[in-house]
Amino acid sequence: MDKSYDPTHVESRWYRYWLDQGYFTASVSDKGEPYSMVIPPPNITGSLHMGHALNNTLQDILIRWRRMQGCNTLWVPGTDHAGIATQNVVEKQLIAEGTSRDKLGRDLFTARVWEWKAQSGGTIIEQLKRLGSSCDWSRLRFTMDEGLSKAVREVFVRLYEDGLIYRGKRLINWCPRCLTALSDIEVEHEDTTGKLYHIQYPLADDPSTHLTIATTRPETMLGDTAVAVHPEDPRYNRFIGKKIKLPLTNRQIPVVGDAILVDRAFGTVAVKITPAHDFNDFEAGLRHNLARLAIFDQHARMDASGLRDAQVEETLRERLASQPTQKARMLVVEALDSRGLVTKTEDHAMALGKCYRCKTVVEPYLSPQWFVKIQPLADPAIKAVESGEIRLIPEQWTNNYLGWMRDIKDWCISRQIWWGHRIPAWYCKHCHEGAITQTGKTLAITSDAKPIVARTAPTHCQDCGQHDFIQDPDVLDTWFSSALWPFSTLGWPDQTPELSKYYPTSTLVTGFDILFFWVARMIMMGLKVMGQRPFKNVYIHALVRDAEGQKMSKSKGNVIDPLNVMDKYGTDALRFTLAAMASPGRDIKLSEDRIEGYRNFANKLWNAARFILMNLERPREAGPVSARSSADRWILNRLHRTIGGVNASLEAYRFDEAANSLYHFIWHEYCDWYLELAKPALADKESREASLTRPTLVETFETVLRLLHPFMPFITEEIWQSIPHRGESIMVSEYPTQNPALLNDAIETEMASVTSVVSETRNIRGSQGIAPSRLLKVAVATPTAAFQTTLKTHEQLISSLARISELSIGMDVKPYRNGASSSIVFPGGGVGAVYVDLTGLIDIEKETSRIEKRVKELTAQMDQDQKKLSNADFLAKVPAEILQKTRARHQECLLEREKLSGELQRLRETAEGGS
RNA sequence: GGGCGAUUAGCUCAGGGGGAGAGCGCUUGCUUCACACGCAAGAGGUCGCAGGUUCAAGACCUGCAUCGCCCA
Repeated sequence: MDKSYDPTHVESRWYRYWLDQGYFTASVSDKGEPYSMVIPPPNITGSLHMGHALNNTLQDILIRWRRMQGCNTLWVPGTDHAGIATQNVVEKQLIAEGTSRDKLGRDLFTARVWEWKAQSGGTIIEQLKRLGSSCDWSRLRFTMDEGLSKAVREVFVRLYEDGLIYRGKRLINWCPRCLTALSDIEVEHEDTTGKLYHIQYPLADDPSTHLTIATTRPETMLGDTAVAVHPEDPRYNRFIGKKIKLPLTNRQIPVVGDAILVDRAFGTVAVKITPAHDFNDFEAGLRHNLARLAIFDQHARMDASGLRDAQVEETLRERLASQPTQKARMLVVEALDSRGLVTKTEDHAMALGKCYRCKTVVEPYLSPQWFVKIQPLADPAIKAVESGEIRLIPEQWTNNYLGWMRDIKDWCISRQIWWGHRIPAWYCKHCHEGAITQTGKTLAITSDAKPIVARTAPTHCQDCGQHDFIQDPDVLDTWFSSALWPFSTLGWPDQTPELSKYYPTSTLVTGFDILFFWVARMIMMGLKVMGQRPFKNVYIHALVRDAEGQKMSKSKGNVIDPLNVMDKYGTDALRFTLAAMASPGRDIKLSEDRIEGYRNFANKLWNAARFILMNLERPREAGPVSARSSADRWILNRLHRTIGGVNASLEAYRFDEAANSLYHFIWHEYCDWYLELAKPALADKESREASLTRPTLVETFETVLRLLHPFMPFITEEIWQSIPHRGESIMVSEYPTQNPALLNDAIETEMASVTSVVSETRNIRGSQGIAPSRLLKVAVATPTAAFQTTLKTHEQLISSLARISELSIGMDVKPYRNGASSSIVFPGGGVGAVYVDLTGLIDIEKETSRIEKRVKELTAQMDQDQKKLSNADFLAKVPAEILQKTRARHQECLLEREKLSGELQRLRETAEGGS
């Protein structure tokens, strides 16, 4: 074995082996409790980032753990087609080639996207393999696979038939760059400073009287169809029912009273209403039965025919036509200003909605769209979480989820793009002659057209008997198909064996950023379509940020690329880092230092293996545990406490706890203490002690490798294969379970007395600056005969670990005249001391200050306890256990301080006498 | 504006009523026969602030401050 661990070749070799052996492949006929997960499908345009790395590491830990426990495990991988994102990527390519989506037309374009997918869509899958993910790759799914598309059509038709999907002309969020509708949650709100314009609207029958409105979007005033005032505002409610002469137009609009729209605390008293370009105004328009005048086109530019319909003054109309929003705003303000109608312009904090895919400012846009009527789906989804049928972990997300669900709005599911599941709705051309228009390659169908929704294209029109149909041009929101993922990937709508075996899935592991996009919708769809929750537990992890807490982004240049990290430090180090840092409810601030630390951990493990292998060349003689050495029984006890802890932590999704206890056990208990304790016995390879020690040495190590395997799959397999083991791969070996018979309090006490003698001796050595090569003469005073016996049993070990040449142990040993001393609190057994002979070496000043520091600590502790013990309330109310503990501690401190005071006195005498 | 979270060692974070913890960093000493990606020892903390509950508060309650996120 090399002196340090090099993951480079190890990882790919074992991964291939696991694949070849078929360990990842699930079978419905396998024994064991089913344990299933579906991967949150990364989109095909993506490449692996730290979020994926975290997400998949946690899933792989769970699935490897359950697999080793003997569960029938299935982890379904796959990708999603990411409609808008993918279309954008391919469109960019086309533009670079001098062509465009429109020039190609729909069929050629989608063919082109499939081609792109075949070439580049698999990148992220290969990268997930690099992470060690033990997905069942034979079941790789893609949201646009035939089977999944069938599921999408089936669900769409069912929901339509149940009256839960409808088509209508509504105000929706529109991205003028992607040229498609977005759902509410696909809009990101960004705080900015805009301008608030105060504009005077004159009354029609009394132009000298004005109502002043305030708006951040003055250009939309051309589409105003009313002005609202508060009906209870005594100064202005008298205008209700009067007309306004809308500036810059030839229209008159009414003044209405609206208590919802008008916030009396806010700036002005009157509010303009533009139902076609603002969500609140749209609602107000419904309340007051107002006309909707759309004055923008799909590119968010001023629309000539819209301006005409809005009766905008002709000269202005010509200048405005086809102008983008910003320019239009300037022109409108200019025109108003020239008429003295702008009374005030002030800075104003506001939130701007942007497209989550391309960051373009979205526009509320009036257009015919498809919607899911969400309330009937949300109600059971709320109940499922409230009742605990579905558990969100950490629990704090529950409120977030419920809050959103209770206030949910209908879901706009149609997208005006070409890449995605085309909506299974057709229109009879004969019946809808006027309703269907084709401009260039863009097909539009008015909202009053009657769709025929069906699983397959209709053959004849039920109304007119004709055969000529046109399919709805829209595709579905990608999240519509993702919402079906837990059952569509298992073969639904067919009743497959997989579906009955693995649905509902056991756990979903995902980031909080898609709680609403994905998790909430899967719950709704699972309950509706399957009649059963899609998963039992949802583990929600945080975001991975950079060391400064900034979100990683390419533009900031602070991205830590997991692939680079894996190259540099190894996959196991990355995985362990992510697991160790996955504390619930807190973002992960990832720094390379941390990863390096866990790379070192892997190396530590590697070198422990080297040491063990070096010591296995001779026979092993396994006796019953009771006949093993104290060190052996101690480490077995520690091992089984760790096993219990790791399993409990994993049950509770505390990956951080589990990782930390493994780290602590391996490094600070097994390596730091146990291997050192074992060395004397192993020193003589031919000795009986050596052959008796080897079984514990290697069995403990083999067990902890299995315990660690889900976290660090590669190095554990590599080492496991080279030490004595049973079975063909660690990943299909048995996960350790705690054996309570090996837990041993007495051995903990015993070893604690040994290690504290060693530590105190080392402490004195360190503070006196004595080289480790120099052996010491040491005496240990024990408080009881029992501890005297214990320590005498371990004389050899103590001498070896503390580098002592001469050790005496007894209840009445005395300090050395030119020596140092340290008190020792024996667990449950009183106070003793370690005396080190420092003749010719002692630095009295250092020794004095070391002891004085300890005396100070003791005094502080004693003061605290004394205060409690002299408090009548404390004595009366405190539990007996605590009282006893406090008294014991106080007594120990007292004894220890007495000893140290004597020691200080002695040091002073030595100093006087010696100088 | 509503909600959630954070505030503990220089940094990153655990802990959640009874003696302040870890990792990294720092200091000192070490070619101790697995490991310098190491070993040993050590320094370092009015647990954001102010009240309250309690025999006992870093932890529970109330308020405030600062930072972050989500929603309007």
